[in-house]
Order: sequence, then C-alpha cells, then structure tokens
Amino acid sequence: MREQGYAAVTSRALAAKAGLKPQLVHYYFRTMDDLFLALWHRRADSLYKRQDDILKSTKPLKALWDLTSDPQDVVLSYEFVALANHRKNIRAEIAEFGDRYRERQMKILTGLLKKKRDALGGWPVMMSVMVLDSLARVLAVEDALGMKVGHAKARGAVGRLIKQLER
Amino acid sequence: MREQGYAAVTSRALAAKAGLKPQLVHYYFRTMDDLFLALWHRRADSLYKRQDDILKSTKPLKALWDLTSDPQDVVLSYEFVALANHRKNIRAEIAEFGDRYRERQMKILTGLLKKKRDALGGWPVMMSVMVLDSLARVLAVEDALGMKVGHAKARGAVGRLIKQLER
DNA sequence: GTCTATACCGAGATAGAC
DNA sequence: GTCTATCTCGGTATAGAC
Repeated sequence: MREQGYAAVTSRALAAKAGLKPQLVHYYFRTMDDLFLALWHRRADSLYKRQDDILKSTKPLKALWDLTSDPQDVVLSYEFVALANHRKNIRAEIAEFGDRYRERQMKILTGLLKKKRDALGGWPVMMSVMVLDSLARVLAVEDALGMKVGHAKARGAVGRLIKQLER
Repeated sequence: MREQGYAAVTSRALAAKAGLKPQLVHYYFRTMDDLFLALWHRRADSLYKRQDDILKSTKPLKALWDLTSDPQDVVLSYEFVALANHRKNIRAEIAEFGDRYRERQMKILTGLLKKKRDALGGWPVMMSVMVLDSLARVLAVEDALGMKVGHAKARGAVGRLIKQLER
C-alpha cells in the first residue's frame, strides 16, 4: 500500500507475498473492503496507542511532531484517505477517527500550551495544534514526492519553536 | 478523477462519457500514462495562470487562501499526488511543479510580508507561506472527508489574520 | 484451512476495415 | 477519425474437494 498505492493491494498480490492462493484471502475477508476495514482498524488502534504514549513523554510537542512527520506513516495515511475518497463505508470510519484523534490531541496539548499562548502569537491552542499537524503532514508528503523548496527553513523554524516551548 | 479517484479514469469510462468507443482514447493517447500527463500539464498551466492573477489582486493573501482552499482543486491535487506515488514519470513532473509553484509564491508574497513580520510572530516569510498553504490544503481535504473538529476555529483565526494584514 | 476449478468482468492495448 | 474485432492479463468472487 505504501509502495504502490492501495490499488496495488489485490487478493492475487497478497497471496503471492504469502506464498498462498488468492482464494484464501477471500476465505479470511469475504470482500476486499472487509480487508481494508480490518487493516484500518488495526492502524487506528496503533495510532491511538502512540498518541497515548505522547501524553507520558517529557517533551510531548517534540514527540507529536516526530510522530506526525514520519514519512512511512504519512504516506500510508495518504493512501487511506485516497481510498476513503471513493469507498463510502471506509470514509465514514476514517472521518470519525480523524475528528476523535484531534479531540484527544487537544486534551494532551491544552494544558501545556495555554500557559504559553504569548509565545504562539496569541493564537488559540486549537489553531496551534492544527498548524503543527498540517505542516508536518504536508512536509512529509512533499518529501515522499521529492520536493525540497522551503523544507529546511520550515523544519528549522518549527524545531526552534518547539525547543523553546519545551525548554 | 475527483469523484471516484484516478483509478476510475479508464479508457472505457472516458469513452462511455463521450459516447464513443474505448479504442479512440488510445488513438489520442497511446497509453493511459500519456493521458494523465497531458491532463496534468493542462492543470499545471491553469494553476500557474491563477497564481499570476493573484499577483494582480488587491488582496493577494485572501486570494491565495481562497485558491488553496477550493475543495474541488484540493481533491484533484490529492489524486494527482496519489497517482504520482506509484508512477515515476508522473512523480518527477509533479514534484518539479510543486517546487516551482512554491518559489513563485515566495516572489509574490515576500514584498508584501516582509514589512509585516512582527504581525506574523517574526517568522521567516517562507514559513508563513508554508503554514498558510498546508493549513488550507489539510482543511479542504478534511472537509471532503466530512471532518469538522477545529475547522471553524482555524478558518476564523486565519480569516482575521489575513484581514488584519491586508487592511 | 487450503486447495483446484471456474466464473465473470473490465482493464489496457493492437490490427485493420471504412 | 471512428469503427469492429480481438487479444491478454489480472482483478473479485464462489463452489466444492480434501
């Protein structure tokens, strides 16, 4: 899915990787949509767990930025969203996850950032969270594409900001 | 491409929409990759032109934010990036466009924003441009998915910031 | 649980008539 | 330029034997 896109995830390709016959895939997951949903649920659980770990971290902002910047993760998320774009039942689940994930993120960061609103230009905490989140995602996707312009400056600026906030 | 993803763009589907036979698609574009590249070149030209118009606008920041927020546009871009993710020749062209597009964006905004760096928390102009850009994109994609959390707050904050900068 | 056999469909692509 | 005819491949999915 990461290397060739969700469209390359076929019963034949999966079976070949496992050294088995394609029909077995349909034995475990009747349809390919079932399979993608199962895959998504695994992933959602894993993301929630990693989010919880960030709560316990001594530098949650840094940890969050690193998590959201992971190119492997971002490319996978990208594929799931593309998949959601034309499979309605998957879209509903992903949208629900996205909203819930952000709400949890707010809980983690509200306490930390409220005291430092002036260092963040006085913006609402929600806004700062979304800016960091979207910037990390876009940078990672662009990296995967091979884009470069502005990346060093942006990563530098964010790195310094986070260091200052968590000193 | 917007409604069902790039994978739904097939010679058969295109021909059906045009009331013609699928083989004609291959007459005009030998391979489907040729077709996607032609489509991309059209789109790139159009995006460059709209970027130029922003230069002439009296409120370029507002115009830029609106352009980048257009859900139809963003979803299409999303599909092209997903496509690029597993077609190397397309990836190269899209990455090149992305870098060039951002450099042009810098030229448009550097003059405008340099004088107002204090209103932007002292961040480099490049950083402000990328923050606005990535936030607009992520909001639009999330909208398309049906996500809501934080959107009103983020749009409100950005709207006020842009208004203040361009008053 | 894993296999063989098999169905059906729709994708990309080419050859050649008109 | 548009058609008919045709090929090949690879996708999803089911039935039924072992």
